[in-house]
Amino acid sequence: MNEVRTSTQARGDRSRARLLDAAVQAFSAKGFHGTSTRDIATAAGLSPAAVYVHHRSKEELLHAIAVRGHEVILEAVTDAARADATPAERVAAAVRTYVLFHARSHTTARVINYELAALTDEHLREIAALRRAIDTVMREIVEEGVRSGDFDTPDPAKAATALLSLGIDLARWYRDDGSWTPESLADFYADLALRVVGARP
Amino acid sequence: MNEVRTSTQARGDRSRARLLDAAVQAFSAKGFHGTSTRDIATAAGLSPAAVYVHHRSKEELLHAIAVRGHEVILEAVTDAARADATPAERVAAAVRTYVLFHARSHTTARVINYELAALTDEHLREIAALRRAIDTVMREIVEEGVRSGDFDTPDPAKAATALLSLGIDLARWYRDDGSWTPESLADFYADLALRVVGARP
DNA sequence: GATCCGAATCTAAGCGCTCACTTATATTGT
DNA sequence: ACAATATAAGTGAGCGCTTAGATTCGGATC
Repeated sequence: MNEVRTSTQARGDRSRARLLDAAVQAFSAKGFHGTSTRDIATAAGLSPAAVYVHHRSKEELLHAIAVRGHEVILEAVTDAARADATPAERVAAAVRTYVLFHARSHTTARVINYELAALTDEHLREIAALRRAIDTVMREIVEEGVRSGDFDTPDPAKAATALLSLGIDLARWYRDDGSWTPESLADFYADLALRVVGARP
Repeated sequence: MNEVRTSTQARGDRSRARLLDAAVQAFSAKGFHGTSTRDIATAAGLSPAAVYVHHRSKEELLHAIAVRGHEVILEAVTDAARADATPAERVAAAVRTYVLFHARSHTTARVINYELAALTDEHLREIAALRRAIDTVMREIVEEGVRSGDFDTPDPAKAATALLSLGIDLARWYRDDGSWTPESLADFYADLALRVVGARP
């Protein structure tokens, strides 16, 4: 275990990060199969072979992006849904956080929601587990609100799916040059979430 | 103009249709760039060259699929939203129809919502116009409901976007082997649409 | 009713090109 | 000396698409 980072190694770290960034941009714009490893290397300012100094394969780049992205979302939503608040506050906070991520990081979000079919079976199972954990957080907030009488919906599981669905689809249609800001969308969707779950006024 | 269809020509029609069907399945499962023209031909039971007897290019297959799909949706939603009903009935009918299409035809829906980046600029503009028409139908129902006092939402345009968003994202997560039927989802989402637009009880 | 023609369908073979990835080597900083 | 970073120059495989020709079939001609 060598914990010392030399300047040469630091350069390697930066290259590795630039390759990941370039892969996110390219996968988002052209899709995994529409992107060549040369595209990624060129965008990162490196030769085609440099990709394989830092990453085992093109698929491993996608896997690294997907793991990181889902972990960030799971942590953010879990934090937002902390239990020391009313069900209405919890569902509004979780949706607000989820929407903010998908609008602000729509490039990453596009990749981690729409390119998963290119993962190996094993990597896909790993990501599916993370996604199930995110689903569970949202569903349990809604179910608890229904149990406590704060919410009124005929199908908590479908309601939770709809809330996540709205956030994910943001990544498809959101544009930085549009007139809707991430914050204005977060406000609107947080209010909308309370309507969806039938929060008592 | 020869209107007579010989049996030879009828065979050609069937081959053309089988190629389109095979392209929908393959594009949906592996994406446009992840699908080879050989994949499509083989699935249609033809040689690789047969693709080019019936279609100019792989991109033209995608274009044909996208035009047909969007026209079907636009017509279905327009019909469902006929003006001789209350705003609540109209929005519920439009959402019901939209949801039914995206659940029942989720394979086609996946292609026409997630593979559009592979279209040429000209074809993309054509599809964008069809999509804008669909958006307009939904937005005008919501806006009219707000004007008449039947609906209460702080932002009709965002509400309409959210309703379409829910339907589109169905194509991403819906599975035929799941326990939710297209009809049960249409029921749930139609009710949910009334909550989203703040329909008065 | 046999024969040929023209039009359409379909394929075998293969073209030039790009793909993901490898290898052998050079460069760099400690 | 050494270990890490980076590249030049490939590799075989697969890509979209073309070409030249075989096959099929209905209708016109004798």
